[in-house]
Amino acid sequence: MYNTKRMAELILPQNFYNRNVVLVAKDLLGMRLVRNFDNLYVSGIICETEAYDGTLDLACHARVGKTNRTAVMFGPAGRAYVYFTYGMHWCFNVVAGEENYAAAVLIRAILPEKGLDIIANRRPGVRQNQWTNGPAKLTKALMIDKLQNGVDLTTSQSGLWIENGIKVCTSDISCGPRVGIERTPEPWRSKPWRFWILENKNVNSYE
DNA sequence: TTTACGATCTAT
DNA sequence: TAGATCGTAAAT
Repeated sequence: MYNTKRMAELILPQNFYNRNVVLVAKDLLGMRLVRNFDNLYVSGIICETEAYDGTLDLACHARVGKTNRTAVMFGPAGRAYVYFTYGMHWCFNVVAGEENYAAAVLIRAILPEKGLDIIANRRPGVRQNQWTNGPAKLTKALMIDKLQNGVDLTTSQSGLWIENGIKVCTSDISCGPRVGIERTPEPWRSKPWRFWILENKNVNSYE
């Protein structure tokens, strides 16, 4: 199903990530997030993202500067920034922009493609359309946690990467304010830096 | 050392 | 609508 050579052609290169984080967030829609562990593959199409733009963005974790937690965001683009929150959840981001500029894209939802049986085991008692429609749900389905913090997403060696997926028309993309940042002051609170794929004939969105 | 809170999810 | 549950950063 996956051969190494074909895989290498599909994997997004570092220069995809080494751009303005808002553009990266929008362009990640339709791309395929792939997890490989124990010789098994789980993948899904990215259908919702959010951009967090550097130390000046008061909604971004990097607003506190470089700490153990935020260090990965200050590193090179194309790495995974995985953080723990609310005492029980892991969230997955991709680092974007120049080194020393702390920006990242939170992956908020994917549409499962491969490894449905594996996801089903990871999300017992949950309806299929609720498997991966939230940032902490998809990390659970794909077995992403602190071990993946800092890994290189531009190579299959890491067991976690993003590859070219489906084409998404601009007219099928919507945007709006980011979620869960009610205490963040303006103008950051209202920046329309959340992107998602509208329901359309190419992608079956969640109910 | 202590405190306050969080880029969430689930059941009620 | 509230409770779960603990790492992180700042205050004490």
